[in-house]
Amino acid sequence: MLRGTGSFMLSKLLQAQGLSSMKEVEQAHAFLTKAGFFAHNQVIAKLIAFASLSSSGCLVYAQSLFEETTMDDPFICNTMIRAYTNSIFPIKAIHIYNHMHNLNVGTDNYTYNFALKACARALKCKEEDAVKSYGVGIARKGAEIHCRVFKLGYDSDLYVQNSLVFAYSQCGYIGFARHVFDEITERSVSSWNIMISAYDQINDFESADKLFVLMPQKNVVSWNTFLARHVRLNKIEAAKKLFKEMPEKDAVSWNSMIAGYVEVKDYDGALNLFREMQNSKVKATEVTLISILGACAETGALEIGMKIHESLKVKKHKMEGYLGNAIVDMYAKCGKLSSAREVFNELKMKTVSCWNAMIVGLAVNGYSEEALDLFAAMEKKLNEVRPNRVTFTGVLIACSHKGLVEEGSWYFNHMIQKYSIMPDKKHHGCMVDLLSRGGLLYEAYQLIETVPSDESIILWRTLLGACRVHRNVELAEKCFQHLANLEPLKDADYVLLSNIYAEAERWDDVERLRNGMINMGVLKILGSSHIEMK
DNA sequence: ATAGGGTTAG
Repeated sequence: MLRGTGSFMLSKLLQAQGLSSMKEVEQAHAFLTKAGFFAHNQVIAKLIAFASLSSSGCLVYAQSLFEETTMDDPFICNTMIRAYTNSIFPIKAIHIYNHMHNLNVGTDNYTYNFALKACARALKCKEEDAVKSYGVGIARKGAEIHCRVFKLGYDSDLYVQNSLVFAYSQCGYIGFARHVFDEITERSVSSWNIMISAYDQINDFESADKLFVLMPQKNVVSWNTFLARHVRLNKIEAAKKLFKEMPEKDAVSWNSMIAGYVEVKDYDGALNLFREMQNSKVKATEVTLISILGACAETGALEIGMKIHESLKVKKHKMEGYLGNAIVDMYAKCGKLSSAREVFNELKMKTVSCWNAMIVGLAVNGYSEEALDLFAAMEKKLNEVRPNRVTFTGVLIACSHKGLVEEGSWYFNHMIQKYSIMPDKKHHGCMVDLLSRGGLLYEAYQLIETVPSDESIILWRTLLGACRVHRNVELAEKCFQHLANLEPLKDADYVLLSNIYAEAERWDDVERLRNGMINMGVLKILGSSHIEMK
C-alpha cells in the first residue's frame, strides 16, 4: 500500500505541477525513507521547497527534512536559505548560510543572492530582538558576504548585483547601494526599481524621481513604488488617483491601496475596496487578508474577521506567521479571547509579536491572571523568544487592571534588570496609574521625577487626579507646581486643585487660586459652576 | 530555483 502511494507521490514530485498538500509531502517523505531514496537531493529539495510555502507548508517540517539530510548539499542548503529568507525568521537564513560557510559547503550565485536578501529582510523585519541577538550585526554580515561575492567573481551576476543594491540600501548604506547600481552594466527593470525604492524609503524623492525619468522601461512594480509613496505620506487622494490611472494593477497595488485606507483609519473604505478586489481579476493574497483583518480588529468587525478565518479553514490555508498573528490579534481585539487563544496555541512558530498580541489582548480585556500566566509561559521559552517593550506593556496593563501594585512594581524592575529594557511612555503611564490608584502616591511621585519632562506632563495630571481621590493636598500642590513649570496650565488643572482645596475646606487657598486664575486670565473661560465655592 | 513593491503586537 505504502509503496503504491509512494511511487504515485514520486511521479507527482517529478511532474511539473508537483505536490498539492503537506499530507502528500509527508507521504512522499515516508515512501522515500522506506525505499532508501532519501539520498536523492533534488527530490528532497523539492519537498523542502514545498514545505516552506507560506500558504500551505510547514517551515518546522522543512527544517526537520533538512536536518535529516547530511546538510552539505549546496542545492538543498540554498533551498533552505530561501525558505527562511521569505519567512518571518530571515535571521535563520543567515544561520544556514553561516553553516554552509563553516562546513565548506560549496556556494553559488543563488546562495549569495538569497543570503543578501535575507540580510535585507532581517533588518527590515520588526523582530528587532532576533536581529540584536545576532550580535555582530546584519549590516556587517552583508558586507562580509559582499567580500566573498567579489572574491568568487559573482559580482557580475545581475541577480547578485540587484540583491547587493537591495541589501546595502536596507542596511542604510544608500551610497554603497548607488555605487553597485552604477557599476551594473546591463540593468534590468528590477535594478531600477530597487534603487528608486531605496531612495523613496529615505524620503530622497528628488533622487528617486530623477532615476524614474531615466529608466528605460517601467513595470507595475515601478508604479506600485509610487503608490506606496503616497500611502506612506498619507496622501490618500493622490494614492486613489494613481490607483485608478495605473496602466496595470496587481495584488500588491490593491494591497497598498487597502493598506492606505487602513492607515488613515478609513476602515469602511478598506473593506469596500476588499470587496471590489474580490470581484476583480486579481486574487487576494495573504497580505490582503492581513490588512483586512487589521481593519476588522480596529473596528471590532468580528463577523467579517470570522468569515475570513472560516474561509481560510475551508481552504486548509496555513495559519502561521503574519497571518496567524493577524487572526489572533483580530480575535483578541474583538474580545473573543477563546478563539484568539485557540489560534495562538496552534501557531507552530511564535514570534514575540504573537505572544504580545495574545498577552496584550488578554490584559486589555481584563483577563489579568491569564495574561500573567502566559507571560510566565513565555519566560520558560527564552531560547526561542525574548519579551520586549510591548510584552511588558501588556504585563503592566494586566497588573493595572486588577490593581496588583506589588506585582506591577516587581515586573517593572524585572523588565529593567533582567531584560535591560528601558521603560517608555506606556510603562510609566501604567505604573503611575497603578501606584496612584493603589494609594502609593509618593512612590508614583518619585517615579515621575525620573521621567523625561516632555513625557511627564500627562503623568503629573494623573497623579494630581489621584491626589484628589486620596485627599492629599500637600502632594497635589507639588504636582501642580511641576505641571506649571512644564507647560501653560489648563483650566481643568486649576479646577482640580481648587476642588482639592475645597474638599479639604481650605477656603483661603481656594480664594488665592481663584485670584491667581484671574491674574493669569484663565478664569474667564470657566463657568462659575466649575468651582464648588461655598 | 532567483530579484523588486505590499503585511502582524504597541
